[in-house]
Amino acid sequence: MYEKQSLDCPQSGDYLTMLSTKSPYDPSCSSGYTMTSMPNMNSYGTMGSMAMSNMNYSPPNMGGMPPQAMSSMGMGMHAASMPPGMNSMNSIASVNGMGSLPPMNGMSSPMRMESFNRAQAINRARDKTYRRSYTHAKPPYSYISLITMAIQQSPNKMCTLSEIYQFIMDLFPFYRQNQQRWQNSIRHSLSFNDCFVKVPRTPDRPGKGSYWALHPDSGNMFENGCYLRRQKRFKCVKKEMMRQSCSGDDDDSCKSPDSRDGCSPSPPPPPPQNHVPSGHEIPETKSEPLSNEHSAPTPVQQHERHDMTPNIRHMQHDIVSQGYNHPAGHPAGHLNHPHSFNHPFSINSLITDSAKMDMKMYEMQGYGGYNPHAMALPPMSKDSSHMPVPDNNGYYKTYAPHSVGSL
DNA sequence: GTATGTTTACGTCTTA
DNA sequence: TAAGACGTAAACATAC
Repeated sequence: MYEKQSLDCPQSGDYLTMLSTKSPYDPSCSSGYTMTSMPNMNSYGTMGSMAMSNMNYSPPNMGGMPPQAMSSMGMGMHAASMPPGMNSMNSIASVNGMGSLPPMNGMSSPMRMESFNRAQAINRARDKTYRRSYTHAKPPYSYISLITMAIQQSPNKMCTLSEIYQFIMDLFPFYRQNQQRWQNSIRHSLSFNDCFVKVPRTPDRPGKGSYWALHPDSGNMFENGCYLRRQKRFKCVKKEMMRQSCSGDDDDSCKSPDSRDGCSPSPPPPPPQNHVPSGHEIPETKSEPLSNEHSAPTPVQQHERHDMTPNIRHMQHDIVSQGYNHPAGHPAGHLNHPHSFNHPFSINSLITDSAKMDMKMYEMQGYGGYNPHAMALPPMSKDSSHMPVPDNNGYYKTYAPHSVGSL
């Protein structure tokens, strides 16, 4: 099974090929960037905003991605949508003057030079070894991240399965091939992960399949800053208990999830906040419209809310208002919410920062290939013995899932 | 018939 | 080393 997958597996280098190739759009990038001073590599959020905040480049073709999606995701440029040969890192460095950034925390000059030399060696190795099209490189995002992006970019924070498919394919050309394989994984992820909830269609919007939304409490799924491998899977505790209790009997309680209470991305579960059904499905009933004084609903949202159950509307309210209830009408209250979506590595940030960060991290950390955990590396240590050591090919030994590039 | 959704199983890799 | 996260395959059920 996996032998077959490895045949067309680009593993590492495809993204890096793109990164290490001179950009035709940025004539200033020929010399690349200097690593003589770098910000703390763990300050991803900071790095992202520092390095990318001034990026106004708009690629001529975003792979069919609607402008709305681009703006809502904060993606001025993304690797998968860049023209072949686009050197995002060099462009970023040039535009933002990366060379003058504050020194890396605790990193001595010899260490910086060592890193620089290592990076140079790696770049040379890359140039020699990898020249494949970026379209074959698997984006450094888990399916959960991709689904989250798709949902987040949608106006209603809800997507149908086909919309999720389309979003991913539009954004990442890699996923335009072997659709059966990854789409099965997408469906599996949606069903398996409690962080995704199924919202039934309203009668006035018939069609196939339900809408999928993010569980309102899933906002800090990526609080550890790793967009690819969460330290803790979001679990609805109550649902989990139901699964266990249902495994042995056919108790009625198994059939009617009634609250999202007990759902938490990480223990301990948060105190009850809303009353939204746990599990994937939200029952449909009629009730009064819900006013939302915090965010002016779009026509679509207004349409959606009409004829919507309290729970659905409540959930949608939560979702639209970034995944939680505003405390006492305080529009900015979510900034202090423990599950705030505005956490630097929250789902919001996943969308606004991750796409900016991924290429940069690969390049700057000198990883020789797709490394989904590059973003979750421990802080740089003063002790060089803790530094990753490249292998004989100049590549660092890092985790590269078997599935990388296997589609 | 096809798309969608659920569930199970298994492999790889990371982390505690 | 066990547990957990993730990816993949596959079987099956259901809805359109």
